[in-house]
Amino acid sequence: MFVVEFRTMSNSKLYKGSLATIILKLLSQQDKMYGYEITQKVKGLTKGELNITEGALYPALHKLEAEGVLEVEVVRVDNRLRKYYKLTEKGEKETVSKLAELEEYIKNMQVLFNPKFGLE
Amino acid sequence: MFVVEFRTMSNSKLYKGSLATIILKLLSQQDKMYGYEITQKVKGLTKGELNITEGALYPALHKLEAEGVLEVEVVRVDNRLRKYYKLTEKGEKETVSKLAELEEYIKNMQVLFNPKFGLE
DNA sequence: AAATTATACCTAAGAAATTTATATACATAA
DNA sequence: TTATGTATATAAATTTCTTAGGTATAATTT
Repeated sequence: MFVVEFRTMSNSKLYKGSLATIILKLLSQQDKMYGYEITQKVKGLTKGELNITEGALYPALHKLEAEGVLEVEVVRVDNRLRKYYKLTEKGEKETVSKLAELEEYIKNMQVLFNPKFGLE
Repeated sequence: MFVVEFRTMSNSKLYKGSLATIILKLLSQQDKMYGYEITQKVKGLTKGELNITEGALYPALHKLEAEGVLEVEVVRVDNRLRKYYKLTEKGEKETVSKLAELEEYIKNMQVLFNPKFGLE
């Protein structure tokens, strides 16, 4: 009998620091999403390799909301609450800058790992 | 007059969790390196964009050593101490697995950010 | 000659992000 | 009716890093 439980966001530490970037990018593609939907979307796209935990997700969403990057709309569906998040105007700018940072990060990791790129 | 000081590892949070991977990869290319050399190498390759702080580096090196991933050789050069670090056998295996994790990370970020890759 | 910068190591307090664990509540399937 | 799925939340602990010191010698600048 196997009990395979993924409680962590991922076995790799590399995802540390990229949660906000992931949330913003998904919301730039999807107009509005609720927390649970985000976890399922990420799990699906990464074939189960990246599981965002609630303990990480909800505080992150609250923080982005407090910063004015996201705004919330509470909806009652099937007698249960859903909090839909969407980008504010500030959030759209933030997304652009987060994407640029991700590109910089990947570029820098490439020159570190494949030093030929660094010499021109 | 401009005082441009980069004290942080980077302005982006994405580097969180990737320090060990960077150290291991550099040591897999270079046989042995000392701490200060690592900071300068990284600064040079990334054209100053990534500055590893000592407060992050030294604890990380000590941890990797304690885990048996790195081994140390203390050398006196110009009446100053240098601690050369190199990969152990375990460290070489760790490096391979860290590299695989980095590839997975980048792959997963690509499918999250460019959803077309995720649909086959 | 003195002051600054570079080389070279170190640690400790605090911040930030995440893990781990727990809690609530309704819906659906076994 | 028990477990799983949907949906939210928080609190304690851990990890990683930032910030801010500290020590010491060598080399360079003023």
